[in-house]
Amino acid sequence: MTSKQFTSVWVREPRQSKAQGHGLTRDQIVRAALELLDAEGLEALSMRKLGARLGAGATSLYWHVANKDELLELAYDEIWGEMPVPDPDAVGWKDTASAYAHGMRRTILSHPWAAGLIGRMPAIGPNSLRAGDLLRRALILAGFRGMEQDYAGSAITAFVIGTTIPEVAWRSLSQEGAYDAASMREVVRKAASDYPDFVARTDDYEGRDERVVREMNFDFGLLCVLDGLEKRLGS
Amino acid sequence: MTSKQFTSVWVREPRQSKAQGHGLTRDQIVRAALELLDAEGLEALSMRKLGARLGAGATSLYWHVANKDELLELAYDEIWGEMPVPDPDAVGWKDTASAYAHGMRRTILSHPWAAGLIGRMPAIGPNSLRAGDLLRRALILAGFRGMEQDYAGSAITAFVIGTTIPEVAWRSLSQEGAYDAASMREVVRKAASDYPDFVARTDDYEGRDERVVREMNFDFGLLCVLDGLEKRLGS
DNA sequence: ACCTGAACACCGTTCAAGT
DNA sequence: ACCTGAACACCGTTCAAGT
Repeated sequence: MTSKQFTSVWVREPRQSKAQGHGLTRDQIVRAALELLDAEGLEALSMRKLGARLGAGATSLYWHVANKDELLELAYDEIWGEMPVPDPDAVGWKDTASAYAHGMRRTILSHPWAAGLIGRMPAIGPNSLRAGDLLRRALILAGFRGMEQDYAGSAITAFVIGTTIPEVAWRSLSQEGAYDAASMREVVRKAASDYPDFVARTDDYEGRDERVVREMNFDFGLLCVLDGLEKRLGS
Repeated sequence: MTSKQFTSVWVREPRQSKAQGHGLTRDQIVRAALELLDAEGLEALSMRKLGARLGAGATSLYWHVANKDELLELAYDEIWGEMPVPDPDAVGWKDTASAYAHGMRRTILSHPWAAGLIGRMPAIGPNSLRAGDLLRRALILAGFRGMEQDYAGSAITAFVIGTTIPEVAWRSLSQEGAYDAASMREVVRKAASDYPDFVARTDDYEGRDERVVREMNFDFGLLCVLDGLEKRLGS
């Protein structure tokens, strides 16, 4: 049991910044990292590349952030600043939860690299906490208390990330010219030739607008989760 | 649009094996990879380490598998052979879906490295397809048709992976001595000091058996999803 | 206070060469 | 048919040294 001390950027004091005009800033580094992540994805982010982008050596970054993971923690929290902020008391718990779910999906789709970070690091940055607090208030308004409050929030969040992670993965493969969509379908068809029902279901997507289908898929599932939650309130 | 041809192990003929006593086999490589993955996790698997484990050079593996991703595809499909196989006609659609969900969670918890692969590669190996077919049959039995059949399956699967991915992540951090559980709680408490409700909820976990809580969390959410699906059948 | 370059211990993959 | 070693183009991180 040689358990290491757990740590996070959010509990360490950042290095004193003298805010001089020249030189690097932690903010600057995080912004550049976000640009690189949005443009090229999670795997493309390396300390060397990031340093080069900032006109500095890779190792210069280590004075401002402890390591790559902490840098990712900072970048990861940043995107949750884009979440919507409805007023639960005004729109009700269901619409608030729905706005939360849709906002979460939209945020991940806008920053696909974030999908690879979910769960890998605790979401305890200021923006993540604010978003989580909104959901919590909605569920309290609904009437959930104690453990059930957590379970309800977990169900909603789980549905969103469980839907969105594969969605992002599929997009990154099939879209943006990485792979030919037709050849992907062909591969699936060939591999699943023993399951004609599955292939038939796959063929049914041909010609449909994928974005619309994904949207309907999301709405359908979210409705199920929220209806199921509502039913539990009654009992 | 320089779209590459998409491919997968499951549509390539494996190399001829003469089944001589000596030398490497693809099966052997996959088995050794599974051992390494189960023992040390996804990040610990390198072609060099795997080669060494088999008493061969890292580059010898490349005659049997095209690359590391294809090797992971093979290993990933292997674990879905552990899924339960209830008879939908005997136990009904809801129990089948429930067994599917619990089996999926159990499989991922048994092979935590699999969590990092979900969505990263299409699940079109024989075991994955068989498992998917079971869920499909259950949903047809329930009465779902066409697109709704896909949406329903997606909702269930999304809930499972969305619940289990963070669960695995938390385990890998807090368990097995990697990090001290108390210090993790302390970090969360400190980072979230602006949200007393959140901290209070966290404190509520102290002293409880984590496995039991996780189980209840899962059952609660699954019930919601299934109830929500049932409701949609009525309309 | 901040940045640098060299160095360490790794990666996946290609490929000509061996048996 | 199968395996090898050298080589290429990368990684994250440490650390003594500079200014």
